[in-house]
Amino acid sequence: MILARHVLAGDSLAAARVLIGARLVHEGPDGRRSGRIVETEAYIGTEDRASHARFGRTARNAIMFGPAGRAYVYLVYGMYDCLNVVTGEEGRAAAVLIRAVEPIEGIDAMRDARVAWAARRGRATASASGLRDSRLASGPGLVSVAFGIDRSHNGVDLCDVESSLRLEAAEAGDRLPDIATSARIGVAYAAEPWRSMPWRFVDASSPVSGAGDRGPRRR
DNA sequence: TCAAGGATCCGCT
DNA sequence: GCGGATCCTTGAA
Repeated sequence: MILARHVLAGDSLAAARVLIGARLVHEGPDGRRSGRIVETEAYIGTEDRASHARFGRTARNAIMFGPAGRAYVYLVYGMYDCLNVVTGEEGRAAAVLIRAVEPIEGIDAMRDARVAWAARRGRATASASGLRDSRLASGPGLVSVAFGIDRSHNGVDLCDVESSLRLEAAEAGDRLPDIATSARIGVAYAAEPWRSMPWRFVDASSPVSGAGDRGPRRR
Protein backbone atom coordinates (compact mmCIF):
# COMPACT_ATOMS: atom_id res chain seq x y z
CA MET A 1 0.00 0.00 0.00
CA ILE A 2 1.21 3.47 -0.86
CA LEU A 3 2.61 5.52 2.01
CA ALA A 4 0.09 8.15 3.16
CA ARG A 5 1.22 11.68 2.44
CA HIS A 6 0.09 13.06 5.79
CA VAL A 7 2.69 10.84 7.46
CA LEU A 8 5.38 12.87 5.68
CA ALA A 9 3.69 16.26 5.89
CA GLY A 10 3.90 16.51 9.66
CA ASP A 11 7.00 16.58 11.80
CA SER A 12 10.09 15.78 9.70
CA LEU A 13 11.82 13.80 12.43
CA ALA A 14 8.72 11.66 12.81
CA ALA A 15 8.72 11.22 9.04
CA ALA A 16 12.37 10.13 9.08
CA ARG A 17 11.44 7.48 11.66
CA VAL A 18 8.38 6.28 9.76
CA LEU A 19 10.46 5.86 6.61
CA ILE A 20 12.63 3.30 8.40
CA GLY A 21 11.00 0.01 7.50
CA ALA A 22 8.93 1.52 4.67
CA ARG A 23 9.53 0.30 1.14
CA LEU A 24 11.07 2.07 -1.82
CA VAL A 25 9.63 0.79 -5.11
CA HIS A 26 10.69 1.49 -8.69
CA GLU A 27 8.80 0.02 -11.64
CA GLY A 28 11.00 0.44 -14.67
CA PRO A 29 11.84 -1.19 -17.99
CA ASP A 30 13.94 -3.69 -16.07
CA GLY A 31 11.00 -4.77 -13.95
CA ARG A 32 10.06 -4.07 -10.39
CA ARG A 33 12.73 -3.29 -7.84
CA SER A 34 11.91 -2.79 -4.20
CA GLY A 35 13.66 -2.64 -0.88
CA ARG A 36 13.23 -1.88 2.78
CA ILE A 37 14.54 1.51 3.88
CA VAL A 38 16.95 1.04 6.79
CA GLU A 39 18.78 4.36 7.11
CA THR A 40 17.58 7.98 6.83
CA GLU A 41 18.72 11.49 7.73
CA ALA A 42 16.58 14.58 8.25
CA TYR A 43 17.48 18.07 7.02
CA ILE A 44 15.07 20.62 8.38
CA GLY A 45 14.60 24.28 7.62
CA THR A 46 16.80 27.02 6.20
CA GLU A 47 18.35 27.46 9.67
CA ASP A 48 19.82 23.93 9.51
CA ARG A 49 23.42 24.71 8.51
CA ALA A 50 23.87 21.18 7.16
CA SER A 51 20.93 21.48 4.76
CA HIS A 52 21.06 22.39 1.10
CA ALA A 53 18.44 24.99 2.00
CA ARG A 54 20.89 26.85 4.28
CA PHE A 55 21.38 29.55 1.62
CA GLY A 56 17.64 29.96 1.19
CA ARG A 57 15.65 29.02 -1.84
CA THR A 58 17.70 28.36 -5.00
CA ALA A 59 17.02 26.68 -8.33
CA ARG A 60 18.49 23.43 -7.07
CA ASN A 61 16.70 23.13 -3.74
CA ALA A 62 13.34 24.69 -4.70
CA ILE A 63 11.66 21.29 -4.53
CA MET A 64 12.46 21.13 -0.80
CA PHE A 65 10.12 24.07 -0.22
CA GLY A 66 7.23 22.32 -1.94
CA PRO A 67 4.61 19.85 -0.70
CA ALA A 68 5.64 16.70 1.17
CA GLY A 69 6.02 13.39 -0.60
CA ARG A 70 7.97 14.56 -3.64
CA ALA A 71 11.45 13.35 -4.54
CA TYR A 72 14.44 15.68 -4.28
CA VAL A 73 17.35 14.20 -6.24
CA TYR A 74 20.69 15.98 -6.35
CA LEU A 75 24.22 15.25 -7.46
CA VAL A 76 26.98 15.16 -4.90
CA TYR A 77 30.72 15.05 -5.47
CA GLY A 78 30.07 15.29 -9.18
CA MET A 79 29.18 11.63 -9.48
CA TYR A 80 26.55 10.37 -7.09
CA ASP A 81 22.82 11.02 -7.18
CA CYS A 82 21.12 11.04 -3.80
CA LEU A 83 17.42 10.49 -3.20
CA ASN A 84 15.55 12.58 -0.64
CA VAL A 85 11.88 12.67 0.34
CA VAL A 86 10.44 16.15 0.85
CA THR A 87 8.76 16.39 4.26
CA GLY A 88 7.01 18.88 6.51
CA GLU A 89 4.61 21.64 5.64
CA GLU A 90 4.74 23.38 2.30
CA GLY A 91 6.84 26.55 2.36
CA ARG A 92 9.30 25.24 4.96
CA ALA A 93 12.36 23.52 3.42
CA ALA A 94 12.75 20.00 4.77
CA ALA A 95 13.74 16.63 3.37
CA VAL A 96 14.79 13.18 4.48
CA LEU A 97 17.78 11.58 2.75
CA ILE A 98 17.42 7.87 2.02
CA ARG A 99 20.85 6.56 2.98
CA ALA A 100 20.46 2.79 2.74
CA VAL A 101 18.00 0.17 1.54
CA GLU A 102 17.79 -3.58 2.07
CA PRO A 103 17.01 -5.14 -1.35
CA ILE A 104 13.85 -7.28 -1.58
CA GLU A 105 12.74 -7.55 -5.23
CA GLY A 106 14.69 -7.08 -8.46
CA ILE A 107 18.02 -7.96 -6.96
CA ASP A 108 19.38 -9.15 -10.31
CA ALA A 109 18.43 -5.84 -11.91
CA MET A 110 20.17 -3.98 -9.10
CA ARG A 111 23.29 -6.06 -9.57
CA ASP A 112 23.22 -5.41 -13.32
CA ALA A 113 22.77 -1.67 -12.70
CA ARG A 114 25.79 -1.63 -10.43
CA VAL A 115 27.99 -3.40 -12.97
CA ALA A 116 26.81 -1.11 -15.78
CA TRP A 117 27.46 1.95 -13.60
CA ALA A 118 30.98 0.83 -12.82
CA ALA A 119 31.63 0.13 -16.49
CA ARG A 120 30.38 3.59 -17.47
CA ARG A 121 32.88 5.11 -15.11
CA GLY A 122 35.62 2.91 -16.47
CA ARG A 123 36.29 1.46 -13.08
CA ALA A 124 37.19 -2.05 -12.25
CA THR A 125 34.69 -3.41 -9.76
CA ALA A 126 33.75 -6.59 -8.05
CA SER A 127 32.13 -9.11 -10.37
CA ALA A 128 28.34 -9.21 -10.30
CA SER A 129 28.37 -12.52 -8.49
CA GLY A 130 30.72 -11.13 -5.90
CA LEU A 131 28.33 -8.37 -4.86
CA ARG A 132 26.46 -9.27 -1.71
CA ASP A 133 22.81 -8.30 -1.53
CA SER A 134 23.39 -6.28 1.62
CA ARG A 135 25.94 -4.11 -0.20
CA LEU A 136 23.85 -3.30 -3.27
CA ALA A 137 22.20 -0.21 -1.78
CA SER A 138 24.21 0.34 1.40
CA GLY A 139 24.90 4.05 0.87
CA PRO A 140 23.04 7.08 -0.49
CA GLY A 141 24.86 7.00 -3.82
CA LEU A 142 24.39 3.27 -4.12
CA VAL A 143 20.64 3.46 -3.48
CA SER A 144 20.33 5.57 -6.62
CA VAL A 145 22.58 3.27 -8.62
CA ALA A 146 20.73 0.11 -7.54
CA PHE A 147 17.27 1.57 -8.19
CA GLY A 148 18.17 3.40 -11.38
CA ILE A 149 17.36 6.80 -9.90
CA ASP A 150 18.82 10.00 -11.35
CA ARG A 151 18.02 13.68 -11.47
CA SER A 152 15.25 13.06 -14.01
CA HIS A 153 13.27 11.80 -11.00
CA ASN A 154 13.54 15.16 -9.24
CA GLY A 155 10.02 16.29 -8.32
CA VAL A 156 8.35 12.89 -8.79
CA ASP A 157 5.45 12.35 -6.39
CA LEU A 158 6.45 9.37 -4.25
CA CYS A 159 2.98 9.15 -2.68
CA ASP A 160 1.15 8.56 -5.97
CA VAL A 161 0.34 4.97 -6.95
CA GLU A 162 0.73 6.05 -10.58
CA SER A 163 4.38 7.01 -10.13
CA SER A 164 7.01 4.54 -11.29
CA LEU A 165 9.06 5.56 -8.26
CA ARG A 166 7.13 5.54 -5.01
CA LEU A 167 7.04 4.74 -1.31
CA GLU A 168 4.97 1.95 0.19
CA ALA A 169 4.15 1.27 3.82
CA ALA A 170 5.72 -1.71 5.55
CA GLU A 171 3.73 -4.88 5.03
CA ALA A 172 2.13 -6.99 7.73
CA GLY A 173 4.72 -9.55 8.71
CA ASP A 174 7.69 -7.29 8.04
CA ARG A 175 10.03 -7.32 10.98
CA LEU A 176 9.76 -4.29 13.23
CA PRO A 177 12.74 -1.96 12.94
CA ASP A 178 15.02 -1.43 15.91
CA ILE A 179 15.54 2.30 15.49
CA ALA A 180 18.76 3.92 16.69
CA THR A 181 19.76 7.57 16.25
CA SER A 182 23.09 9.33 15.78
CA ALA A 183 24.62 12.49 14.37
CA ARG A 184 24.43 12.91 10.59
CA ILE A 185 27.22 11.78 8.31
CA GLY A 186 29.50 14.08 6.33
CA VAL A 187 28.28 17.36 7.76
CA ALA A 188 31.44 18.38 9.61
CA TYR A 189 31.36 21.67 7.70
CA ALA A 190 28.19 22.73 9.53
CA ALA A 191 28.34 24.78 12.72
CA GLU A 192 27.05 23.46 16.01
CA PRO A 193 24.47 22.54 17.05
CA TRP A 194 23.57 21.34 13.55
CA ARG A 195 26.67 19.18 13.17
CA SER A 196 25.68 17.09 16.19
CA MET A 197 21.92 16.95 15.84
CA PRO A 198 20.83 13.29 16.29
CA TRP A 199 18.85 13.36 13.07
CA ARG A 200 20.18 10.15 11.55
CA PHE A 201 17.98 7.09 11.98
CA VAL A 202 19.04 3.51 11.34
CA ASP A 203 17.46 0.12 11.79
CA ALA A 204 20.09 -1.43 14.04
CA SER A 205 18.76 -4.91 13.31
CA SER A 206 19.43 -4.62 9.58
CA PRO A 207 22.40 -6.39 8.01
CA VAL A 208 22.77 -3.34 5.75
CA SER A 209 23.03 -0.38 8.06
CA GLY A 210 22.86 -1.66 11.60
CA ALA A 211 25.36 -3.97 13.19
CA GLY A 212 26.04 -5.30 9.74
CA ASP A 213 29.24 -6.51 8.20
CA ARG A 214 30.61 -3.01 7.93
CA GLY A 215 28.65 -1.06 10.48
CA PRO A 216 27.84 2.64 10.46
CA ARG A 217 30.37 4.84 8.76
CA ARG A 218 32.29 7.39 10.71
CA ARG A 219 34.05 10.51 9.65
C1' DT B 1 32.79 34.73 -14.96
C1' DC B 2 35.49 32.18 -11.57
C1' DA B 3 37.29 29.38 -7.81
C1' DA B 4 36.24 26.44 -4.13
C1' DG B 5 34.42 22.55 -2.15
C1' DG B 6 31.02 18.96 -1.29
C1' DA B 7 24.82 14.86 2.47
C1' DT B 8 30.52 9.47 -1.57
C1' DC B 9 32.56 5.08 -2.84
C1' DC B 10 36.24 1.97 -4.03
C1' DG B 11 40.74 -0.08 -4.28
C1' DC B 12 45.01 -0.48 -2.43
C1' DT B 13 48.18 -0.38 1.51
C1' DG C 1 43.05 3.84 6.99
C1' DC C 2 43.88 6.80 3.02
C1' DG C 3 43.58 9.16 -1.32
C1' DG C 4 41.77 9.62 -6.00
C1' DA C 5 37.95 10.17 -9.20
C1' DT C 6 34.99 13.89 -11.00
C1' DC C 7 31.63 17.99 -11.91
C1' DC C 8 27.80 20.68 -10.33
C1' DT C 9 26.33 24.44 -7.33
C1' DT C 10 27.23 28.39 -4.90
C1' DG C 11 28.72 33.06 -3.53
C1' DA C 12 31.67 36.60 -4.63
C1' DA C 13 33.62 39.71 -8.00
